[in-house]
Amino acid sequence: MSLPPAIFLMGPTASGKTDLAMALCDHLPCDIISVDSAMIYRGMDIGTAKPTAAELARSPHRLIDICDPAETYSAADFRRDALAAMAEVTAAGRIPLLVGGTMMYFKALLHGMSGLPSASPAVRRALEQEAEERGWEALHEELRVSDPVAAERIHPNNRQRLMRALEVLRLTGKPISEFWRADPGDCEQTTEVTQDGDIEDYTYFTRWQADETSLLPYTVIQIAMTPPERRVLHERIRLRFLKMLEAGFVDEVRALMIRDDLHPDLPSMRCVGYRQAWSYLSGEDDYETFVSKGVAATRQLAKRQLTWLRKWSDVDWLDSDDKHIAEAALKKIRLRTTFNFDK
RNA sequence: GCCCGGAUAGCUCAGUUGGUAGAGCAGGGGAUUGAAAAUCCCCGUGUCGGUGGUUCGAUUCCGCCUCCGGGCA
Repeated sequence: MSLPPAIFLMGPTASGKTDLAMALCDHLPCDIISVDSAMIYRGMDIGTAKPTAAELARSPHRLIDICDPAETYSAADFRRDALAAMAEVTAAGRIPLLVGGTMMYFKALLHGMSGLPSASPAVRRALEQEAEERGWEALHEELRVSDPVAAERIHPNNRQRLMRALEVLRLTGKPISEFWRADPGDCEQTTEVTQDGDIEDYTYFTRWQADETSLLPYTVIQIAMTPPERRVLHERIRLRFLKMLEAGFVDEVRALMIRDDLHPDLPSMRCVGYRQAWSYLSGEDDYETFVSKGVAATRQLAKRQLTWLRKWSDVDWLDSDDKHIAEAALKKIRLRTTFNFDK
């Protein structure tokens, strides 16, 4: 009994994922599920390069416009929502096509997430307060005492991850590193990933912890796309940012700023482009600075996405510049599955 | 034409009381378990504008030249 198919289409920003996904839908019985931490927000259309209304009418995307910009959303929320969407698509006899560039979401979906508690604003506030009084170094030291493994892996300057580790510690009384070890996704990659002396123990532990519900019950075909040359990607990024400006990106952000419940520290307003536009509109940067910072931030995002992708296993690569990329993608997909695509 | 500033990393600049130089940004590499388009870590050899001179030694001092600012004619 084989698992139903699912297709992942991954790539850095501005690599052409949306166009390819829509082309694939013309040839395969696919329904698109967006894997994008910015497109989830309503009212953030131009700056996230969200498909247009016309494109969405032709090829509906799930998990787009599911949050208000004042809300927060997490990788765990995504995994839950994506699994539900995939089940719906599969039940209708179609193939889920997961398209996006939020690699943490892809990872959460593929490998599952440990049973960690979700974020607690109260605990985070308390930790911020303590950091204020005792300093961040003291908090890292506290982590070192109760969870040396996590303290080793989380740099003292990385306040966000440090805070999360302490949050889990306070909420559950357990070190966060224990949850990392229980990641069933590491089970099969143990020999590749670990370099220390605990390989045997580590393998045993993860197998023992492996939970049916954490595994992804699909036969996944993974495709990544990017222009082979970085400078080509950089040029695509620059041109697209200029197009966003022409399309009224600044007005889009201005409309969000008018709301009194949004502020620059929200995940939505920290998105690439929005953060820089906010600085420009509040007078901190001139227009030229805003544009160059916005383009640079997009390039940096693409670089981080490629860092994830470079070490990704079981992925087929496509060249964004290939004129026949859709054919190339179809060929790879057919090679990878026995699913009968004929209707 | 004359006078005064500049000219140093892709960009903006610091610096060397003469012993061939370093920050920020950009860029590159990496990490990544409920904020992830987030957050964080690591990476700096470049005719110190050109050319003569002084000197053991010049990017640094002096002369001339080129270019860019500003001022005076």
